This record gives sequence, structure tokens and C-alpha cells, in this order.
Amino acid sequence: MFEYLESLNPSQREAVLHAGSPLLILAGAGSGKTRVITAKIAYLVDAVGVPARQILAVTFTNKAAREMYERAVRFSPRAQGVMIRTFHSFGAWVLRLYAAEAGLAEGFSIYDDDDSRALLASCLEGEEKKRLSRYAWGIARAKDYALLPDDDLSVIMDDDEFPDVYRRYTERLRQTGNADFGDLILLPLLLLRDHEKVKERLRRHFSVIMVDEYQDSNVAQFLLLRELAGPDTYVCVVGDDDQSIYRFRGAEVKNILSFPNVFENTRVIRLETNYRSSATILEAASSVVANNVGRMGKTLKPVRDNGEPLRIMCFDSAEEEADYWADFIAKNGYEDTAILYRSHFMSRLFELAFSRRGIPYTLVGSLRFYEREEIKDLLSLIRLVLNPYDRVSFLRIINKPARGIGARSQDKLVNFAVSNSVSFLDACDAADSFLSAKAASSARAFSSFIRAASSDIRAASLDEWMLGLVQRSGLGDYYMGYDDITARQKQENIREFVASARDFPSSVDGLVAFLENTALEGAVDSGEDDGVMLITMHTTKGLEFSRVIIVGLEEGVFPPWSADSPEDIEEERRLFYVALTRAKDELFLSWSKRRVIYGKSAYQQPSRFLDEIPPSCVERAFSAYADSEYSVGTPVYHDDYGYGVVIKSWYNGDNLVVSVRFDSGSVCQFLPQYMTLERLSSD
DNA sequence: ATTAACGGGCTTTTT
DNA sequence: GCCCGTTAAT
Repeated sequence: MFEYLESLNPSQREAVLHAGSPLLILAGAGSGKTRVITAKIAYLVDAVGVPARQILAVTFTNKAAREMYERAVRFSPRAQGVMIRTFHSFGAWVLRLYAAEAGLAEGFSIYDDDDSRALLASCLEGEEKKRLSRYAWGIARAKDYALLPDDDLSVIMDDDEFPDVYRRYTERLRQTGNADFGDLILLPLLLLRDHEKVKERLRRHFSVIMVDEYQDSNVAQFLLLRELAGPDTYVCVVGDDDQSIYRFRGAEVKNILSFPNVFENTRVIRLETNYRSSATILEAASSVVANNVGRMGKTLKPVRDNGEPLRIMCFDSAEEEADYWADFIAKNGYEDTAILYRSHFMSRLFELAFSRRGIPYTLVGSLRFYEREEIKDLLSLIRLVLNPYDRVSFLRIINKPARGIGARSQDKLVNFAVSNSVSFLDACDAADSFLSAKAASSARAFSSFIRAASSDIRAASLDEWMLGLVQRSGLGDYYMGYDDITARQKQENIREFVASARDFPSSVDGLVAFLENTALEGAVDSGEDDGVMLITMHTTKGLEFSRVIIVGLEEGVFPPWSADSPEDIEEERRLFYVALTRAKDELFLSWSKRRVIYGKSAYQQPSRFLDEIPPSCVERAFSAYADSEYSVGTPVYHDDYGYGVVIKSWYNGDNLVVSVRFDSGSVCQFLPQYMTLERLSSD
């Protein structure tokens, strides 16, 4: 027997041992699904004899992929070589193998949302930004649903011009030879559909396909999975409909709900034992998500004791909220603690409060590293080296720093390249025929600089090569023109970025791999997760912490203003469920009565989700969201009774009730709404 | 052609 | 409140 099988409960073991038909594992939060997937991989290579390279496991993030790989290999060294990737990274892998068949350039780059936007802007010159964003959004969604310009796009966007915009964008993107994010799924799908041979080869390659977080897959990913899975492929998907939180990005809960209908003879196994959270936390989370209608429904059973009750806190201002939790953490330690919020902008006050107190913290993925100016500039240079047809990169960098090639000259260069079907560098070389002498000579100088760089790749390590690129392009000096602090920051960012290339071989392939890594990874992994984690609720999916503090629980913030339909609210509620179930031992929730939003101070109402937590799970003194003005310990003064201290406050229906012990020893209850009870400053 | 002053929109969430 | 793009002023 294998050691890793012994630690499993009966349903987990059943999921690991199952074979012979498609498998759907409905795995509730904290039910040990990663353990099951990794044990299953180990079991397949150990006992069933499946070669590791025939196994494909798809995860939701690259981080999850790395962790899963390590755990699988720890279970069984034979798992080495199993392919664990995100859907997008897997798509990129396929496209590298069949770039030509997919209509991409060898060494194609991946356009992020910004690059796509820039390309779209070049298709629709003079279009207002708002419409541009709408179209960009529409194109991304269309690709999520595997819809092409000729398909019926009315479900995506009710706009007569949209199909044409989408078509023009697609043509222009194909001209560059690059792929956008959606293409990483869409193009492999089309490839498999149109090239029987490719499909056969890939089907033979993978005899086992597992998909984690299946509830957040989109239609295109589902279709890709279906193409990839031949009659002999063992397909196993794992997910939890209650944790589907990426509908805005095209995720379809239907994928998981209808999996048994699409894959015949599907065996469904439920993992309903929660090993992570205290019984109280689990009860609170389950009660909240029970308010959703469109769900399969499941009952998670806790193995742990009740533990500490939840605590709900209310503050007068967002600053106070941040200060309170910073003090709290200073006192109680930051071990295995996370601050969760709905949107990134909420991190600022906490960063401030933590750094003032010298509390270490890790900010997870706020401004994506590669979205910074200097990184994008450098990326553009590199991409142009790899692919001289890259329009977006060319236009970004051709006159930066200023080379005397203005907007008109750029137009002419682009026109020349497109109408003669040559690369942008070729257009630069031929610029004497259509640009002024001065502009033409800078254009020629630029192109020979890029060409020289591309023949230099093997000469030095990748990081040195990149540093050379920055210096010789003039970008290094250009950034020095900023103020000291900004200049140093940019220099530092470049250093960090360049350093992350060190482990890649200094060759074209190495460069391509590095670029792909950057595009898919989003952020450079800073390594250690030291200190308090500051993180969005979305990003916490798959993580767990001993102590979780969820902040900013206010109407308009969470759920946000934009969530108006019942479906939107249900998705927000699932997000809340995900956030709540991250906690193992302690769970704190807070909101603030005042918060500065858009630079304006706004009065806030507590989030409706707070009402959905059973009072029995919440520490009594803080039951419901007892008004902080009368939180326990607040000194008060009453005209008849004299001085006293609040010992309890709660809501009776809509009325706040405050219980006060006066210096005289008597205890009285008040409705501050009707009775004047003067609050004394506790300082 | 470069700079200051002004106004509007922005904060969901991410591979 | 901040960043961006547009306008007015030099």
C-alpha cells in the first residue's frame, strides 16, 4: 500500500482510486481536494502505471500549479514530469508546438490587456476611450465563449458595429503574429477542431486530464477540454459551485453543473468533510451561502470544535479601522494572518498603518509588476527583437526616448510596412524613400540597434543582455530625467525584472520562455510571504490562514455598487463565502461608517452580508453590528444616572439597545435613538 | 512647441 | 485624491 492513501477518508480514497469513467469531484471548501488531486497523480504513476508525461493537470493559478507539482512529487518521485499548468499556460505550450498551424509567428509574444487595448485603439483611431474599453471587454468575452467575428455576437454586446470592430482587431492581431490572452485558449481550440492530426497527436500524448477549480472554467476552456479528451482519455474535474467567483471573466458555473450530462457515465464524488475551519466559522460560512438559490447544495461537516466566535467590529472611519487592526496585530502577532478586502484600493490605509508601526506585510498583486512603464518599455524592446512585426511594441518604443520620429512619421512607417507586407524594422531601413532625412536616419539607427541586439543574445547572460538593451536604447538615461525618487524606483524595478531572467538560457528560446513566463505570471514572485498578507478576496482562493480579518464590509464596497442583478449579488455572496472559509481559527469582520471614496468622504451602511451571519456564531458583545459609538467599554454620562460604562450593546429589531453600568452600581438599558446618552471621549 | 491649469472619470475582481 | 487628457497661455 502507498502511504499517501492511508491518510485519506473514505470518499477521498474513493476519488483517488476511481477509474474507468469520467469523474466529477465536488469538493467543498477545506475538504482536502489538493491532497486528493496530488494523491491521485501519485497513485496513477505508482499503481496504475501511467507515465508521468501522459498526465495533464490544469490549475487556476501558476502558484497553485507549482505547489501541486511539488506535493505530487513528494508523494511519489515518479510523478516527475507530469504537466501541471494553468489553462492559459497549457494553451501557450500547445501554440509553441504548432505556431505556424495556428497562424502565429515563431517566437510570438503574448499581449496582455493593455497591449490588446493599444492594438484596438490603433484599429479605431479617434474612438473615445469609453467605447474602446467596451469593445475591448466585448472581444475578451467573445473569446471566453469561443465566439468568432462571424458568429452571433448579440449575446456578448448589443452593438451593430461590434462584429466589425472584432473582425478588424482580429485581422490586425494576426498581422502582428502575436496572441492575446483569449487566444491562448481559443487558438488551441480552433487548432484541434481544424487539424485532425494535431488533435490525434495531443490526444495520444495525454491519457489523463485533471482540471482543478473547474467551477471557474469558461466555455472556451470547456470546449478545449472536450476536444482534448478522446474516447480513451480519463477525465477528472474538481470544483465547488459555491466558490465560483469569476463570472465577470466569462466563467460558467454551468460547466460544472452540466458536466455529468456532457461526459457520459460520470461518477460524482462529494467531499463534504471540512478539515480547515472551526465549526463556528464553517457554520457562519454555510449559513451565508445558503441564501443563494442557484446552487447544487451541500452540507459541509466540520471535524473541528467550535473554537472562538466570530467578531464583528464597526469603526467611525476607515483610518480608524486600519489603525485598530494594525494595533491588534502589533499586539497579537502577524503569524498566519491575512487582511482580506474586496478591491485593491483598500490596501492603502493598511500599508500606511502597518509601515508606521513597523509591522511586516506582504501586499499581494496590487499593481502588477509588468504593468509599470519601464517594464513595458523593456518588454517592447525585447518583443521587437523576437518579432519585428509586433505593431504595439514598435509604436510604443520607436520614439521613446525622443528620436525625432513624430506621429506623422510613425504613420508613414506603419503604412509602408503594412502596404508592402514587410516588418516594421524593414520599413525603418527603407525610410529614406518616404521620411525626412533626419527622421529616416534615426529610424535606420533604431532598426540596426534592434538587429544588433538580436544577434547578441548568445553573447552574454540574459540579464546582462537586457541591461545592455536598456542602456543602449537610451531608456536608461531617459528614466534618469525623472525626479530622483522615481528614477531610482524605475532603476530598481528594472534590476528586479532583469534579475528574474537570470535563470533562463541566453538564447532565443530562453528569451521566449522568459517572456511567456512574465506574461502569464503577472508578478515577479518576491519569494517569501512574510508578515501580514494584504490580499483581495479573489486572490485568496485556494489559500488558508489561521486568522482572517475581512475589512470594508459596507454596502457599495462589498457588495459593490455595480452588483445590481440578483446574479451579481449571488456571485458576491459566493466571494464572501470563499473569504470566510479561508479562516482556520479566528475570523474578524469589520466595517466603517465613513470612508473616503474618490476623494470624497462618504457615509457607509453595513454590508447586507453581515445580516446573514447567524448571531449565535458571533461574540455576544459585538452581536449584530453593535454601533461602535456604544461599543463595550465606552464611558458615558446620563443626566439622571451620572457616569457609567457600556457593558453591552445589541440590536433589537432596528433599534440599538445599550446596556450601561453606572458608577452607582445600577445597570440600565437605553435606546440611544430616543434617549440622550452622552458619550465621553475615552482618551 | 512646451507648460500650467482645468475637468472628468475612476476602484471591482484576473489568467 | 489622483491620474489622465484636453485646453489655454507663453
